[in-house]
Amino acid sequence: MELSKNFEHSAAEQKWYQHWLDKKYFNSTPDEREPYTVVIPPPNVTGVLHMGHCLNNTIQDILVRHARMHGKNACWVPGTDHASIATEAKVVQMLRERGITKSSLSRDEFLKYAWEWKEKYGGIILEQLKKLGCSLDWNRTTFTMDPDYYDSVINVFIDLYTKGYIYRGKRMINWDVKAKTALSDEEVIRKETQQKLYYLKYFLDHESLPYPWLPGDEFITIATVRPETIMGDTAICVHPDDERYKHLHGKFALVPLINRRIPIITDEYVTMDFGTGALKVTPAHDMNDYQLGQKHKLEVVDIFNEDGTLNETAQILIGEDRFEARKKIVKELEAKDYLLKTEEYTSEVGYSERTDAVVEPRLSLQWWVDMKKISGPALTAVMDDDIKFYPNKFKNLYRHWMEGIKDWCISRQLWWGQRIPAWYAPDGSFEVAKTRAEAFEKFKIQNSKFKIEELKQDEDCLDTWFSSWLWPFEVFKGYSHPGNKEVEYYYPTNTLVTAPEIIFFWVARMIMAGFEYKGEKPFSEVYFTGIVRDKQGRKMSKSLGNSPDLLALIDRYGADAIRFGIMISSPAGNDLLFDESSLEQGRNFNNKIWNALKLIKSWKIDNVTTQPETARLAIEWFENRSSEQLESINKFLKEFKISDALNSIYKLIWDDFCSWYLEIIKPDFVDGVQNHIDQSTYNNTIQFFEKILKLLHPFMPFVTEELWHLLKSREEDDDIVIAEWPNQGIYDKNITVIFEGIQRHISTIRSFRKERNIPQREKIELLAKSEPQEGAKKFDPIVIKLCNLSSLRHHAEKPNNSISFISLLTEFYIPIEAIINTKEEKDRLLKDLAYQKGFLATVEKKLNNDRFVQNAKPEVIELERKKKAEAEEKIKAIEEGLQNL
RNA sequence: GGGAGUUUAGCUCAGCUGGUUCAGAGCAUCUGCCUUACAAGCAGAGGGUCGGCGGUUCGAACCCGUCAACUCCCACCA
Repeated sequence: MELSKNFEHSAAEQKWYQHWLDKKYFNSTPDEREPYTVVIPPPNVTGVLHMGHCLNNTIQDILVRHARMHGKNACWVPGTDHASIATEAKVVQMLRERGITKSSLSRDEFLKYAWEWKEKYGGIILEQLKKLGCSLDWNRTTFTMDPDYYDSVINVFIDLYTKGYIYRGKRMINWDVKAKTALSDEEVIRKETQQKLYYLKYFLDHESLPYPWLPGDEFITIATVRPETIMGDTAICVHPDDERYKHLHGKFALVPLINRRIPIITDEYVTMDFGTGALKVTPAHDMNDYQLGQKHKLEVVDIFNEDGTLNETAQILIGEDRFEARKKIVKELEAKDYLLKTEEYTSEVGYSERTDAVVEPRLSLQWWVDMKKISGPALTAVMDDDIKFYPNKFKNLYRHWMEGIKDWCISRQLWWGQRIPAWYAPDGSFEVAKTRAEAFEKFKIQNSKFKIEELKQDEDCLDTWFSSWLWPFEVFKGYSHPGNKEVEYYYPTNTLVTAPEIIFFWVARMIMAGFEYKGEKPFSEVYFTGIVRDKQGRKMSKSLGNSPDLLALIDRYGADAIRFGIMISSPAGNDLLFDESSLEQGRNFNNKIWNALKLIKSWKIDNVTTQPETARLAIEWFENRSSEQLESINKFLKEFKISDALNSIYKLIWDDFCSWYLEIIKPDFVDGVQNHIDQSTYNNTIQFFEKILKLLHPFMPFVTEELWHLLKSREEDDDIVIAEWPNQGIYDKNITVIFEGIQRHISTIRSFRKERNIPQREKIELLAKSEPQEGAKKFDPIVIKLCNLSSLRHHAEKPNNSISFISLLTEFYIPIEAIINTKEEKDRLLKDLAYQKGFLATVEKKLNNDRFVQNAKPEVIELERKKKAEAEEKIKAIEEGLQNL
């Protein structure tokens, strides 16, 4: 068969993914084997594959494939999240494009459109994961609004409410004016924002002045960044100890433009040296002001509509958007001489994670989970390493959040999601129940008099995370069908791979739900990936447009190359700077392995040829070397040092296997014809190749499967995806260490050749002054082959016409017929001599230091003595060399 | 304001309990090679006061203090 010049990834990717699916290798059912379970962090149904997913899912696939090769029953569960805000926004946008407004639709009509949209576009990201090679069990695909799942969410709500862990309360919440919904604190992103600080005059109320009959021109100056909210002011607050304002305590002032009378109160909350030391209090539109308002029993004047425009209470600028209103009111304040000055000012402003709208603090009635009631076991589990975090540093972060945990606002003013099962009677009282009928029953107990049709269900939906926190067990129907075989077998899951950004949104809450509803942790390990950034270190995001088109990249470089590129430098928890050059590295690596195969396939095998000594030695060495590397690869994988593991595999294949092993065993050319390879060497080589392919398979599944089959003909079910991970054999460290020395010699000889312009193809004679180190001599044939020597003799005297060099401790000579430039030679030796003498001096200085000899450990001193002896030996050798010139 | 982390070659990062794996890897750069698997390659080479200063120690990239820069999280002074 003719093999193409380079590895052609597209065909291989399609072919093998389909093959794996056909063979049902990714499907898992409970059996007697030990399970290895991973649940995917469900991407948004609206999602398209981006770099973050790519990193995250590649890691999961590596872990799952690795476990599968270890004979575990590997189960990786796919699925998507309904993502209430994001999806609803998409659907609204789609409707708008069709000329339909959400407000013109009933709830049911809207949901119909939403489901249509979900069926059409919802699966895209899952298809994309297939392109990446992810070995997910597609029979288990779960959606957070599947009927059973939906029910579970509702039942959990009812259960928590019944236990008294959920309550309804009026609180200050973060309001997204675009999505017209409440947000949890975690959904608000704070960004430094350039603002203006306006200094406004608030005239004192005439009647409160000591001389009410005089014209009122006394005023108090207030600094604010939000002049459009002044109509909601209900007080001015100063610090009680502030001398400047002591005379105003208990007096009243007038809100500019609308002249509403508001009291001047005192509170230690006010910072005297910020702004003017006087604060306008707007309880309806600021978190802190709200608290102040509560404390001082102030009136709450809400001047905004839910879309962020001003309402009638504002009296002026009614219907204007808050930011428009700001511009206009500033003009008016200026025109009417209320504005004293304006300063530039930067502060942090909250933005909605989903819509990027500036978040408006808003007072409203919402549903809350009392988190202190359920967070206890979740904190302990992580602190006691019952659930392990990789890297460890996130433990602290977790602890801080858990210890200071605040109640969770779970209601969202949306239609897409699980509808809150609360039912309101005409008088406003409510009951929580699954159905209208059940709710009615509950009302009847209190003898309420109204008809069942009059009950109204809460309009709001639950926060998306209130469904995804059930993910690790509900994907196995562990809540809807408790005690079923599946959940018993797969739960708790093994490893969760996720981004640190959602440690509170999701990870912490899953742990709480796990303990609350399964009495057990949801997973044993959490691997936090880094954040993917671009070359300039900016987070990759849609809004910045710096996220590359992943499918195009897969097309260009191949899925294996992408997986390699993203994994080669991404230690757990560290951000990774994405750079296309690492994808090239991955593609080149693919190509390298491909060509190694081509080389082997080009050899003619026979069983007449005897095995050359070089090949025998190479096999001996590679056996030991690959076992040695496997040991550290296993260790890295155990510690979740995935990029280190990949790096070791990369070097094992590229350097050890290709550059050394294959070069050594490659049959010679004699008169332009290549010798045949003996059967035994060939067999060994195939075995080695299989071994390294297995090691690489979890990382680069497609190319390895392809080569696995090209390497030799195989039985029906002999696929690498289910091959067994190589055994960690014993190895002789001596051999690898000695061979390292041989490699150094070979390198030095090559380098010397290059320096001297002796072409590689020209055979040379090599003499060594001393006997080689124990065990090293047997590798002479390899040195002869790789350095293209005509002969290699040890224990030789330096011939008259020759040049010399030193490698490690050995002095080598190459006889040369031509006249050699002794001056150049001498300079080289002198330079070397100077270096060695300098080195010796530092060692001697150490050894002559009494305190060193007294304090240092004996083995350290021994080492220094050895260094000294070696340096002295080298110096002697160089000096002799100089004499001989 | 509180906390955490980072700072090692041009770039991205390893470097475990202080002493030969100690100054490393990959990429990039430079030099020589169109050698019969691979130029997406081979063989070599150069390059760093381990952020600054101070301390502990016989000995510091590593421990302590301090300063600086950057990053993230938390709380948020209008």
